[in-house]
Parts: sequence; C-alpha cells; structure tokens
Amino acid sequence: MSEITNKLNANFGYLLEDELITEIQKVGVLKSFKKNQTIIEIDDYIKSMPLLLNGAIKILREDQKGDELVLYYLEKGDTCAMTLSCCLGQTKSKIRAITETDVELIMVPKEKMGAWLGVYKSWQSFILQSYHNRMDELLEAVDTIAFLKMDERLFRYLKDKAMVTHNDVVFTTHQEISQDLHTSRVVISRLLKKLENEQKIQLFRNSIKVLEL
DNA sequence: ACATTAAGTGATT
DNA sequence: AATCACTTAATGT
Repeated sequence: MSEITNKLNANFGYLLEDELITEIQKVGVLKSFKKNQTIIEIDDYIKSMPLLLNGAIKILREDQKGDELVLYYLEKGDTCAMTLSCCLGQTKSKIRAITETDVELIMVPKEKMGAWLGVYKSWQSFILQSYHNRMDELLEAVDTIAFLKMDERLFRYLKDKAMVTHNDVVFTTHQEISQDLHTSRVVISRLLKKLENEQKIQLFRNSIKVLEL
C-alpha cells in the first residue's frame, strides 16, 4: 500500500469510500510546502484542488491598498472552498493561501472533482460539507470583525493560531499580527500588554505564550 | 561599537 | 482605534 493511500485513509478514510480513495491516489499528486509559503495567490487560476493531509493553512483576503485580513484556517482533512468554486466556475482566486506550518497535501486535477460529483455519493457530501464548514467559518469571521472589540479579536486570533499549530507558544511579531488583523502595531502592542496583565498570555520577543486555551 | 529590528509608552485626534 | 513621536531592549554585523 502506497504512502499516499495511507495518508488519504488516515485523513479522509472515514469520509470517502475505498474506490474513491483509490481514484484520488491514482490522479492526485502529493506535494509538500514549508512554513510561510504562499500556495495560492490572489488572481491565480486554479487548476487543481488541494486535500490537506497535515499542517495548517491561513486564508487571507486583501483590499485594494494591499492590506490583509485573515479569514480562517484550514486544517488536515479540509479542502479549500475557494478552489471549489474556482474549479467549477473557472474564475480567478479571490483569496491568498499561506502555509502556517509545514504542510502536506494532495493536488487533484480540477476535471476530476466535477466528474466525481456524479459518481461518488461520499464525494458529494464531502464537497457540500466543506462548503458548509467554510461558510460557517466565514460568518464567524464576519461576526468577529463586526461585533467584537479589537482585544477580543486579538485573543481569539492567538488562540486560533495556537490551536492550528498545536503549540501554545505562538511565534510571531506584533507587526505581523497587526497586518493579519488589519490594524496598527501600536494597538496590538498595547492590547497584548493588557492581555498579559490579565494573565491570559505571556510576552516574549518574537513569541507569545497563550495561557488560557 | 554601531545599525537594525522589535516592542513599550505618552500625547493627540 | 489610529497615528506620531520617541524610548528602550534585543539582536545582528
């Protein structure tokens, strides 16, 4: 049994039937990325869809001025909803995807994803379920931006980041956080200081330890 | 020792 | 919450 099949079974085996796993293994290409690599850029044409085997990917939106905003994270067993709509609709990507950790994924040619929809029931539910999950996360992101104050957004951001990296120490700078949350570094520094005083985090240079998970 | 980068802070809008 | 201006601390050369 190939390495790819093992990884597929481990992450998608409970969702997809065996024949489909075999098909994926036949046409899919295993790829790995290092941390902090851009794997999808805004306006890229998508030619294949990724199935995440391990690691985490950060999905960002960018405005006209080039300012970024984190929408959500993808983890193992997930796929990117953007590619789904891109593959079906032949449009360009409206988001950017950057690896948060080292990542392994399988690229499936976009032709297959449409074809399988009619053939495999499990594939259909997987795609719909993914869409639904991403939609939920998107709504959550909107709620967070619209209704939460910056300090709550920040703490949630740190917890999310600690969660997807499986490490309560987040390696980042105040500058990076401010870009992800679309605010200024000074604001982040102040709020982080406040969170530290509330015993929720511990601050270090280039890293932050999240205490309350 | 000097330059660069990260982080802390008061004051102003 | 954003911006400016400035300080302090850590790190690289």
